[in-house]
Amino acid sequence: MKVLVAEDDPNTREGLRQILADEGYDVVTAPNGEDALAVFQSDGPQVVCLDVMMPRMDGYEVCRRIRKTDDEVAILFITAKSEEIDAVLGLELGADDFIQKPFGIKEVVARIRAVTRRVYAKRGSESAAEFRIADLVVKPDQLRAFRDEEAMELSLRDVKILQLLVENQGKALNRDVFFDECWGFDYLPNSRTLDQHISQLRKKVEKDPKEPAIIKTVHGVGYRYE
Amino acid sequence: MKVLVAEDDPNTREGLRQILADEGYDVVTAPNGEDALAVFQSDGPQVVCLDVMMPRMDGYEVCRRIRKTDDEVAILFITAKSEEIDAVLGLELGADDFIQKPFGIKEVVARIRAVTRRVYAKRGSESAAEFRIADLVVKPDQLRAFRDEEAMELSLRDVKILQLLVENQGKALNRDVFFDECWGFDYLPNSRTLDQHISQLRKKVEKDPKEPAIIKTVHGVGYRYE
DNA sequence: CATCTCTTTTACAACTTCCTTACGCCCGTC
DNA sequence: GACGGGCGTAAGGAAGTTGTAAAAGAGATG
Repeated sequence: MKVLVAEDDPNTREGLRQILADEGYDVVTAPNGEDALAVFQSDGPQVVCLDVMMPRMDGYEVCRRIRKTDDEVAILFITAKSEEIDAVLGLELGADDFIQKPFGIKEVVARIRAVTRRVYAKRGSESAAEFRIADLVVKPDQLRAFRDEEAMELSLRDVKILQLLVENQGKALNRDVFFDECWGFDYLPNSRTLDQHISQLRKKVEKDPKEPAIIKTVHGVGYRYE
Repeated sequence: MKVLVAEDDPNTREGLRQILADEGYDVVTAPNGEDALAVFQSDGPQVVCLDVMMPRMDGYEVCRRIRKTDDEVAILFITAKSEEIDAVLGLELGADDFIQKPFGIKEVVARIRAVTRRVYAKRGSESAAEFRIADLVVKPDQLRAFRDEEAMELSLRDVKILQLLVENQGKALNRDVFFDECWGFDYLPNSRTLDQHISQLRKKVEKDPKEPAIIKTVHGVGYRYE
């Protein structure tokens, strides 16, 4: 996901870049309105953060021009506290939200996420909505899997485990890979935790948990699908 | 289509009446804020044009009060040039557009047309006169739901929650989505507020609130319908 | 101003989930 | 087939999540 940050103050600009990059966004920046418009056209970001007050072209004008040709991109205004009213004006131009200075990291991240979620939900709600594993259809956004008409409830972790298995169909995956991909780098559960989850998951999705057809054990290594 | 014009200056008021009547609208007027509110309640117009500065109650306040009970009606502000900022402030109250004095006939007509089209398209599509969820029929404009002959009273928030659930049937919705869609992106209630609403709502609509059939909990995520 | 309704916050009980521990069985090797 | 480490899984406990009553707040109404 690419984000354009248009902001003339270098501190704010680089601060935002840092925050967003840490969150995993591609970040491009511009120090004034004209550049912002040029970068927008060349880089095609999905989200644009516009400072209201910028040299050469203010945020409103940038917003207006972007909206001339693009109804889809998410636009957020960045505004100083005393400029609240300006920010609201911005909203009437087709902006999606605004961020008030001084802002906290959590707030920025939350708002960008909210906006991207909204934009994402509006359009590509079908992308990666489900995947298949063996005779199951897994729907991550429902936290459920289906075999014919039968539905089974899955936890977030269950879904991640299944996803990892399909993505590596045929490969034997060791415990470290599961922890990295399904838990997180910084978490180190006891080694038996994964086994426990697999056991529970098999109860949910295997016809016969004693003779697993989907999640196979690879002795001395870990688990495998197919 | 009925339009309410609330404007204290008789020239402006009658000018607008003339323009709009010529366009085929039913026009009702009010010379001050209090009257505007009364006429709104008695006549139920689909569009309201509010002067910002009015005796007895300013346009902002009228707007705020209308929006308390009506999410659907289109509200436009009428504003003198120097009052631009005020008009914008009005927009945050849930207004749809504003008309700047002095205005031309073409502009007024265009804006009212635009607003009615927008409101009709946007709100008309997502808030049909009624919708079904499980064995209930919900009638948003009555703030009620029906199971067979039995009616239950709902609040505006209740309706929005139910609506969001039906629109995303099957999906596990997290709290952020509820707040975004049922409250507003700029509102951040305590995290337990939603749970409380769900609890109350279940009491109203579930046959057995202890074993909810409509609003299911998805632990660690949020709620789901179906 | 008193009262009502709707909403939000608070507080605590009840419930889930996840993780760990523990024990018995299984697999591969000798 | 006996041994040792690996695996399956039941059970218990800690941490976090949810349900809900009750209090507090905010507006609307008379």
